[in-house]
Formats: sequence, C-alpha cells, structure tokens
Amino acid sequence: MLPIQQKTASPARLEKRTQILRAARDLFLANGYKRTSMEAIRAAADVSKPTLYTHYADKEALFADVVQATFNQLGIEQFSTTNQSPLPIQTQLELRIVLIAFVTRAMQQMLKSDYVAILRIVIGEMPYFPNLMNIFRQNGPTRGLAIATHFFGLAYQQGIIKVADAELVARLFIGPIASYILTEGLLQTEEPKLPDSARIEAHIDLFLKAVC
Amino acid sequence: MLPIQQKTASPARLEKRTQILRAARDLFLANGYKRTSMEAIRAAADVSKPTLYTHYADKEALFADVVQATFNQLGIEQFSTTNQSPLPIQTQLELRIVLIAFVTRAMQQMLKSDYVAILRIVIGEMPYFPNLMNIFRQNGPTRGLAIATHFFGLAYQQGIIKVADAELVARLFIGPIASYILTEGLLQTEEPKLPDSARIEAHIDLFLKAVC
DNA sequence: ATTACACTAAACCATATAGTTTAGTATGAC
DNA sequence: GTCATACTAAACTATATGGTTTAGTGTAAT
Repeated sequence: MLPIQQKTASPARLEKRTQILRAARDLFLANGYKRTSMEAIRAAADVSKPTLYTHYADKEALFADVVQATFNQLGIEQFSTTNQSPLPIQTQLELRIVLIAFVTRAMQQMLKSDYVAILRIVIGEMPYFPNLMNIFRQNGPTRGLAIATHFFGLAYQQGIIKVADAELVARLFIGPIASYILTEGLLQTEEPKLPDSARIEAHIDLFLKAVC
Repeated sequence: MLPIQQKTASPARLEKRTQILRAARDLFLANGYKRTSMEAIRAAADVSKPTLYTHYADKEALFADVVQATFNQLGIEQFSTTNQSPLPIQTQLELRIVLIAFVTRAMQQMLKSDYVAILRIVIGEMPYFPNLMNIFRQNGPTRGLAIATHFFGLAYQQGIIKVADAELVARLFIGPIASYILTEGLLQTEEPKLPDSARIEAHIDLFLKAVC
C-alpha cells in the first residue's frame, strides 16, 4: 500500500511543485488542454508520475491551478492608480495624458503572447470547465469594466467629462482596446504587435471629443 | 480489396454527405474538436465508418469543411448595402439611422449561439489549424474592417463626417461591438443576449459626436 | 442476370492516454 | 540504525480513438 502522503510544504516539495506548475503552464499554453498529456508534463517537469499525482489529484486540477496562477501573475494592477476618489486630475489635458498612459500600458500587458495564449485557451475550454469562467471574469473584463466605469463616473462628477452614463463611456473607451486584442491577438497566430503611439493618441482624441 | 470509390454526386450520396456534415457540425460546435470522436459523428449521422471515410479523408478535413460551411451559412451579407458609391445618404440623421440599423442587425447575427460557438472553436483551435485562420479572417474581421473603412471614407468625402482617417473611425465604430461580442459572447457560457436598442442608440450618438 | 455503386455491421489495428501499482532509493531527524 | 518523507523508474490497467479491413446487402441500369 502507498504510505499516506502528507502534502506538507517542505522546501524540497515546493520546488517540485513549482517545476510541475511551470512545465504544465508551458505545455498547456503552447498546446492546449486536450493536446497536452500528463506524461509530457511529467517529462518536462523532470518528475515521476506518482509525484505529479501527489501534487495534483488529476489533470483538471493541474489545469485549473495553471490558469489561476497565470492570471495572478499577469493580474491587472494597472487600474489601481485610477481607483482613488477624488481623482488626482482636474483638466481634460490631464485626463488625456492619463488615458494615453493607461491604454499603452494595458495594451502592452494584454498583447503579451502569454496573455493571449491563456485568453485563447480560456475561451476555447470554457464550456468544459465552468469555473474557469469565474476565475477569468473576476480578474478580467468584469473588473476592468467596473473600474473604468467607476473612474469615468468620478470624472463626470468632477466635471472633466460631460456624459453622465459612465458605463456607456467605459464601454466606448474599452471597446477599441478589446477589439484590437480580438483581431490582432486572438484571431492571429503571429506574435501580436502593439499599435503605434500616434494611433493610440488619435483614438483617445476621438474618444475625448465624444465625451467632453 | 476495396473497390475504388467514385465520389460522384448522386442524390443518395449527397444526402449522406449532408447527414455527416450536419452531425459533425452539431458535435464539433457543442464539444470542440478534440472532444468529438469520429465514432460519435458516425453514430449521430447514422452512417457507417467506411461511408464516413469515403466522404472525408480524415477528421481534419471534416472539421475544415464544417468550419467553412458554418461560415458560409452565417456569412456577413449585411454589409452589402453599405458598399455602394456614392452613399445613398446625405445627412447626419440618415447616417445615424443607417448605423443603428446596421449595428442592430450585426449584433443579432453575431450573438447567435452558433456564431459564438464557431468563433470560440476557431479561436481555440487556430494554432493547430493554420488555414482556419485564413478562412475566418477573410469572412470576418478583416473584411468587416475593410468595408467599414471604405464606408466611412465615402462618408467623409461626402462631408457627412469630419474625421479623415477612415480606418480610425471604423475601429472606433467596430470597437464596442467587438468588445460586446467578446465579453457577453465568448467569455460567457450562458446564451448571449442583445443589448437593448436604447444602449445601441446611445452608443451611436456618442460615436457621431466624436466623428462629426 | 449481371455489373457497378453505395452502403452496412462488426471486427480489427495501432496508438495514445489518464491514472495506479510495485518495488526500491536518498535524506535528514531522532 | 531506524523511521518518515519524498522521491524514482518502470510496468501495468483500462479505455478511447483514428482509421482500415472484411464480408456482405440493396438497388438501379444495362
């Protein structure tokens, strides 16, 4: 009989766990869920199968952890600065600068090939892993939209923009970003590339014209 | 030895082919590529395996045909009316009406669960079926963007809108639509629902404010 | 009646894969 | 030195799956 495994967190054990998680991450992101075998993960992690299975009950559990971990790693912290009330900006010009900086940073983050890969796999596997949806939506679009809505609500209260429907404004703002991620990231296999800053600025200017 | 199959298009044969294609379509859209077995397709199509394999060389060929056929069926014809030069509209008010009608129709089309399902599977499987990308992009976003760009270019020439960069305008216009598809369609497992018409109008009005 | 076409059921082959079991090893604590 | 922890290689089980082959049936045209 197998001795009962204790699943303690000894340093040695943790190291193995990290090896497994990293190998699994690489393979899942590169090949998708179904096309990645536990044997391949075992080999890439340089670990034995029983070890693998003391860390993760089954393939699904490992996959869930990979997704979770990848999102934590790529988590959206860039919103944090925009979350304070009152906003540390007063003029339209300042708003313009903040938005340009934000879009640039957000695009850099979200067009990273890892982010695109995880997004692709989440979209593809979501129907078969219902809780994947929650993991993602909580860290991703729902949160992004909520924060953007909150931000533009404050901007309206401070008289910087003139459209009261903050969610509408947020959607108009986020729309072209999401659209770009979709067409240049998800719907392409080449390495996604950033739009140049002139285009970003032009887009922000149009946006400002709409809402100010 | 097997007699050489002629692959003629006799009515009987065509009927079987349709059965196969429909069964495959249903199963692929519901379960994805890897989770759908040829045996399951065979059973759902009520067909024998040799028959199945006289119609399609292998699973990939069948899948490719399913994607192709599904796109043809859901093809975007709604753009056709916007493709004429000069545009049959002169005023901003007319533009508003045309755009609202277009967005409403486009959303209806693209939020159909079948369209979302095929989009999901294309995104998920694209890395492993390189030509899938071309099939999709030709019928989908590239074409949509090109036509919208052309449309707004004409609208600018006729003085209806005031922003010269037609592609920028097109992206601003399409952005929130794509964003909606992404968040309410692809990143959700529930039946996607249309935004109400008031929101569509509000969005168009903001858009017009930006470009006129 | 014979021939060609298109099909059928069912067995079959080869491979892949998730997960388990067996038997044994290295290490540090007591 | 013994014990517990954590690991290893390798064989194994059970199942699923893509695709092929065998042997035979129905049907319409000649």
